Parts: sequence; structure tokens; C-alpha cells
Amino acid sequence: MRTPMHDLFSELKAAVADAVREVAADPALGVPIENPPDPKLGDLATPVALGLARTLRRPPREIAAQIAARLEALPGIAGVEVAGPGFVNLRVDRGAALRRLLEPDRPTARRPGKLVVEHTNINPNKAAHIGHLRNAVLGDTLVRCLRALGHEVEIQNYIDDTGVQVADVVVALRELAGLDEQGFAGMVERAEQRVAEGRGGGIDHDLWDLYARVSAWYAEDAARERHRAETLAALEHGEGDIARLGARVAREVVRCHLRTMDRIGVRYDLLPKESDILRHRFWQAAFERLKQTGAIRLSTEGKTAGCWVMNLPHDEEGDSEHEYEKVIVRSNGVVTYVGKDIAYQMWKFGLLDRDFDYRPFALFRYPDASLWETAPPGEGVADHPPFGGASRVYNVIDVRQSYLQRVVQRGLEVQGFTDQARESIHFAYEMVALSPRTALELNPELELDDDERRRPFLDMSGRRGLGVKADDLIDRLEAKALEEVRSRDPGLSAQDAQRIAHDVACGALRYYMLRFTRNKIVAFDIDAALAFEGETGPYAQYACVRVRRIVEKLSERSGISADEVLAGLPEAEFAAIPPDQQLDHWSLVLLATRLPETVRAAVDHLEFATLARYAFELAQAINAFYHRFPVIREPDERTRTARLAILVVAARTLERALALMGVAVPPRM
RNA sequence: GCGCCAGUAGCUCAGCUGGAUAGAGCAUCGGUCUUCUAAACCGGCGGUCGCAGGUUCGAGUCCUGCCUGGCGCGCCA
Repeated sequence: MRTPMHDLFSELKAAVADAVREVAADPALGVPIENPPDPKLGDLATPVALGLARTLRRPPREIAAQIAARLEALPGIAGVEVAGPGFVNLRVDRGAALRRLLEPDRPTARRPGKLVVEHTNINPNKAAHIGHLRNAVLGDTLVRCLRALGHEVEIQNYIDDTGVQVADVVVALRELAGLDEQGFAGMVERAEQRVAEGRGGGIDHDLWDLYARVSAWYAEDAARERHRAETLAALEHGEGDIARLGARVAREVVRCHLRTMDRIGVRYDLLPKESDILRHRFWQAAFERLKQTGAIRLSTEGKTAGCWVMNLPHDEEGDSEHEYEKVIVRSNGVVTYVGKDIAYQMWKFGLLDRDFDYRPFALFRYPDASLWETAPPGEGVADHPPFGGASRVYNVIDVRQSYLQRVVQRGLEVQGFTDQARESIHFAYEMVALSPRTALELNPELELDDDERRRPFLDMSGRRGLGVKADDLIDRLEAKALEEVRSRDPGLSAQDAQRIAHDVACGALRYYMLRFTRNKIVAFDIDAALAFEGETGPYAQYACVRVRRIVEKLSERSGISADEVLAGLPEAEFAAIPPDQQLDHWSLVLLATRLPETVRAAVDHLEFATLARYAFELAQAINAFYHRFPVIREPDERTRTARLAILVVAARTLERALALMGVAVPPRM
């Protein structure tokens, strides 16, 4: 994929900043360079004179004029103006900019260090739901952007195969369904048959229903809780019938999750498993270090007496007066979840002097890439890529885990791993809930009181039968997209129509999951998610398709190939555009130069809604341009070429922005 | 009780480190297909930016207090 991440105006911006610093006689001055709200004002702008006015005690416009005079001499600057309260507005050489954009991309420079991105992390006991989709799409988009910026990235999907959730479904299988491992294998076989025939979901869908029943079963008789505890202990111990059934359940469900995520283009490099963290005794290694460094201490008094605890500040500021004790090892000697998490985080940075064994994940394979899982000691293969050892770790986990993520981070810090603590990044995002309308649509029997009906969203708790399976949503999107595709082009082959419908459905879904800022609760609404109009993935895809069609039509009419049509574009001259249309044409070019800075800002702030919004704005601009300025019908050849070149530059940029979000553009739609 | 997040148009949301007239989408009303695909375009309607103070040339954005809603704060995971 071609992803030019160099900023077209980076040299120019640096030169402007230097010149301003010279005028201000302040070599350390920060010079903000912005994009003016209206292209009529200029291409780049700096409000720096407004800030200087205070320190220099002179009118801002006077300072601005002085800066403007100095900037006029800079190469690449076509004009400088002082405007408003004291903005300095710059106009750049348009012809040169268009030529640069039409040049072949320079390869992106590789950056040192490996980054680990952990995302998805679904409990392997039932089907993925829409909340998991938000996690996976955010994580996958982060990965795509990091790679585009030149980083080496390892994608980990952590599998908690020995936790309570798996234990509960194992209890349900044994006690409610009366199945052993053999029986479960039969159930899986029937499910896979169903999937192969396109009649429904995999075993994860069966377990979704089964799991929904088990909490009620526990509630009926308090004595039944014993099953949960025994099963959990068996899973952790790792031997015997129950452990084998648990491992099997986890493997089969993970296979289903991988299949679901693969449908929307989300893939992984490694599946680290909780069971292997236990078998490789990661915690024991971390425990020694934590004790040695004094990061944790044995509490001797108070309610934590007998526990190993870590001292933590009460608030975000690290106010040391209000510290409290966080239990890491219980008084019965059993490590807590956070304790294991600290050990796992240490491994990710290569701070633990031990490693997993690894083997290819046999149940699910990508056609052109390998997928690895961790293995118990002695069960891995000799030849595997190096895993872990990251210089930075992104954990994509919902915001409710913020506190625990801070504990993990603190766990590294108090051991003296301050760099790694700083590079432990919690990519937090808000929950996905359901709009009341959608909750009712999915479950008409649901009784909502007046208060609930008025709320913007409802929590999708499993108990009330709320929740939307990821597969079901994707199915509905594909079916709806297929209907739309068919109605537009009845002549398409079934296979082509299917393929386009898939791209459209996936584009709609991924865009929907990205369009809200991350600390906004998504009130999931089926109708809004299924929409293909307005601010949606398909809207943006369509803009690209239309530009491609122009190239195709030109190719048909002139008898030369589409590639040859494109090969002629570097000849385009911006000056061939009629003067009264230049501003409108230039605005589109200018917008297309902003992808790199948008991607960098998105990664820096971990806010991909800005990238989604950029894509939408670019699509809007392309569509409006498309209507106003015909290409094929344009009689003047030079104007036609320039116009096409601008449209192609914009569409290519949009396509790249979409690719970074995992949204593919179909050949037609 | 403490902490985090949210409160902007009828609805759903943007608004980058305080900066030029507060923007989109949906909904609604009215236009635009013999034309490069109308999954589109153009226009209208619609806002005391939760409330009250403060900081300054300038506040949706920063500070303080308050109100409303959500989440978190466990020898659960």
C-alpha cells in the first residue's frame, strides 16, 4: 500500500517558523502554523503575532506586518497578507504543489523499535458482540496508521482461556447441557456444518445462549457456586477432563472470533494465552522482581494484613499524602488479576527473563500470513519469529479498566522501569450501548419503563437478552448492501455483487465504529449503522468509485488504457484552470495535502474520529467538485487534464485515508 | 465520599495545543438526473455551547463552584 506520510509543506512550514523566530529575536519561540478557515484567506496562517503582542507590548497588526515583510522573500511563497486582528496568511505556489502531489511517492522511512498493540481480547466463551467490534476496529486502525508512519508493529490478541467466563460456560455445558468433551465436539461439528451451509453462526453462537442461562442457574441454588470455583481451579491447574474441555471450548471459540474479525479485515500476529502465562510461571518471575525492588511489600496490619500490596496514590495527580494499598497477592497466597497483568506487561517489554513457547495456530489460518499462539513449555516449535520485546505497548481496552491499567503502569514504574511505564499506553475508549429503539427492535418482548425509553442509550447486559452479535450485524449489513447493489446493477454476476456488498458492508461498519470520538458512549442504533447515506463509509467509497469511473470512461472513449490515462497526468498544469475556477480547484488540492498531518494527529491523540471526519470532508469536496466541474465534457484539453489530475489526487488520498481505517473501495457500486 | 467521562441545532455528533462569522449528518421544507452512476449535488429552517462566576485583546475550548447523567474506586476477573 502506498502511504505517503511526508507533509507537502513541511519544509515551507519550518522555513516560516525560522523566519518568524528571527523577526521576534526569540530562537525558542513556538510558531503555530494553522490552516485558515476559508481558502480565500490563504493556504497557511500563523496567529503568532497575536501572542507576541503581549510580550512585545506592540499592536499585533504591526508585528504581523513586520513578519509578513520578512516572509515574502521565502521561496515557495506566492503571497503574504496580514488579516483580521493580526493573522499572517500565506499563499503557496499552486502549480508546484500540484506537481509534487502527482509525483511518485517516496518510501516511508522505517522507524526504530517495535510497537506492540494488544486489542480484541474477547473472553473465549461466547460470540463477539458489537462492543468487541469497536475495540477491534480501533485497534486495527491504530495498527494500520502506525505501520503507515513507518513503525514495526506486532498485533497481540490476548486469550483469557482460564478465567471465570470460560469456567461458567464449561459449567453450563456439563451441568445444563449434560455434555462432556466428546459431546461438545459433536456440538462443534454440527455448528461448523451450519456455518458451511450458511445457515447460522458457529459454536460461539450456541454458547452465547447457553451462557445467558448459567447465571440464573447459579442463582436458583447458592450451593451451585461450588461448580464455578471447582471448574476455575481445574482450568488454572490445567489437568484433567474439565481442563481439557475448557481448553477445547476456548480454542473453538477463538477460531470463531478470528473468523468474525477476518470478515472485517482484522488480523493478528500472536495469540498469547493466560494458560501459558501460568505454565511458564511468568508471575513467579515477576513476583521475585517486585519483592526485590521493593515495589510491593508484605502488609502486616490493617485489613490487608498478610497480603502483598503496592502503594498507590488516590488520584490522578499522584498526591502522595493520600496513598492506599492495592492488594497484589492475597493472604491465601493467590495472585490477583492485576498481578498477572503486571507480569504480562513486563514480558511485552522484554523485562521478564523468560519467554513463551510458540506454535502456529492450527484451527485458523490466514492465506498469506501466519498466525501464532503461545504454547506450554516444551510444546512450541523451534523456528518462530521473535515476539514481545517492545519499545512501546498500546493496550486497547475500554475505559472501565483505566484504574487497573494505571496499576499495571505503576507496577512498572515502582520497579524502576520508568521508560516502560511511560511507554505503556492505555488506549481507552467508551462503551457501546444500545439505543432504546434498537433494544426494542431486537427484543420486542423487552419491557422498558418510561425512564428507560427516554434515555439516550441502554446498557446491553446479557441478562435481559440485550446485545447484538457481531456476526448478526455483519450479516444484516451484507444482506442490505447486496439488495442495494443488485438494484443498481442487475447485470452483475452473483460473485461480483457479493464482493461489492461485502466491501460496502464492511466499510459502513468500520466507519460507524470510528466516527464517534473515543470517549463518547456509542448508542448503537441498527438503522443508523445500516445507513449508507450521509456521513458513512459507503458515501466515501462512492466518491472514489465515481472518480475511477471517469478514468474508465476516458479510457474507453480514447481507446487507451486507464493506466495510460493516468500516466499523462504529471503533465497537468494548474494554470490551465480558468482563473475564476482556480480557487475551487485549489481548495480540493489543499484538502488533499492534509492527510499526513491528520494521520499523525490521530495517532498522537489516539483519536481516529478525526481521520474518519477528514475522509468524509474529502469525500464531500470530491462529490461537490464532481457535480460542478465536468471532466469528460470539458472541451479544452489542458483544462481537462488539470481537472482530472486534481480529482485523481483527491480520490487517491481519500482511498488511502479509507485504507488506513480498513475500508476498501470496491471497483464499482 | 473520592476519581474519570459526558452535557453544543428536534435527534446523533464535530469543533486540533484559547483565535477569524459555532460546523456536519439525520430529520424537515424546496430545487437538480436525455449529461462522468441521484449511495449524489444545491438551497431554506434550526443554537442563551448544562448553570453561575472568574482569567484576557479574545473562552464552546482554560480556572473555581454547582446541576444532571454514565462509569470506576474488591483479598472479582
